[in-house]
Amino acid sequence: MVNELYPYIVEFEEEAESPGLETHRKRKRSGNSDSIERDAAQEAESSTGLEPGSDSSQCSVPLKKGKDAPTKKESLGHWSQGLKISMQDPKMQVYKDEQVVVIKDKYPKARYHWLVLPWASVSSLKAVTGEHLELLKHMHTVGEKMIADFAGSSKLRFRLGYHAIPSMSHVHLHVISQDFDSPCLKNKKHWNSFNTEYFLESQAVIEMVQHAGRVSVRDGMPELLKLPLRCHECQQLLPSIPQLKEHLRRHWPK
DNA sequence: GTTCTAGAAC
DNA sequence: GTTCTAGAAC
Repeated sequence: MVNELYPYIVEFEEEAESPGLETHRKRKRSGNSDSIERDAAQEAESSTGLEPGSDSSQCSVPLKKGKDAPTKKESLGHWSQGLKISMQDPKMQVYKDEQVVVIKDKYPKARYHWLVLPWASVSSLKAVTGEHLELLKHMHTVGEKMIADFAGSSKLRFRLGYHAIPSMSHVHLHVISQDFDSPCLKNKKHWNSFNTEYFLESQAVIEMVQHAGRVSVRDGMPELLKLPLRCHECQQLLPSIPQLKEHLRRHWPK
């Protein structure tokens, strides 16, 4: 029944339907039934709350086999558009007001990890102008309210900020606790995106917009993601992600 | 963004 | 032999 909602996925995967003599491992790469179920379940998770009729291209395309059947997932189904879908899903919304909505990050990189998104369509920091100043301030204020309301009694430190080069469309403010205690934190890119200058402090972004009317991002951001792993609390270098995660435990509040 | 895995690192 | 990372694929 889940698959009925996602004709694209079925269409897209069906050509690879014969695992046959080859190993499942090999076939999975090109999409066997295992990955159909996984993808469909994952996609469904973030879009089952869409209001009926709110997006016919996503929900109501009949499953048709033929020349005009899509052979690939289309733009709305692309992973980079996931926030737009999630933010509309009432089950994902932790807070909302007239200007913004807050959702939990689907793959949290710490014990607390929210995303604050404006209802207004602002594609990225590149599109931000002086007209967005009050919106950015409000996003920050709401982020602080999330901390106060849901982690006020914890001893955790928080940071609020933006990724210099986000993967997902639509401006989103990260509100993340500094334990980085999460199974979803898995690699160097994850770490460095929150613990180098790749992470742009919300306050600094606000001040940039105040003084320059836009957000300027320095060159060399992709390289920051490849820097050696360094503890954000004591600056110690760690040789691997597992060792970093073990090290971080010593900084957790008691 | 995530998953998956070849092959590097240990 | 096992762990871990990096890059392709999605």
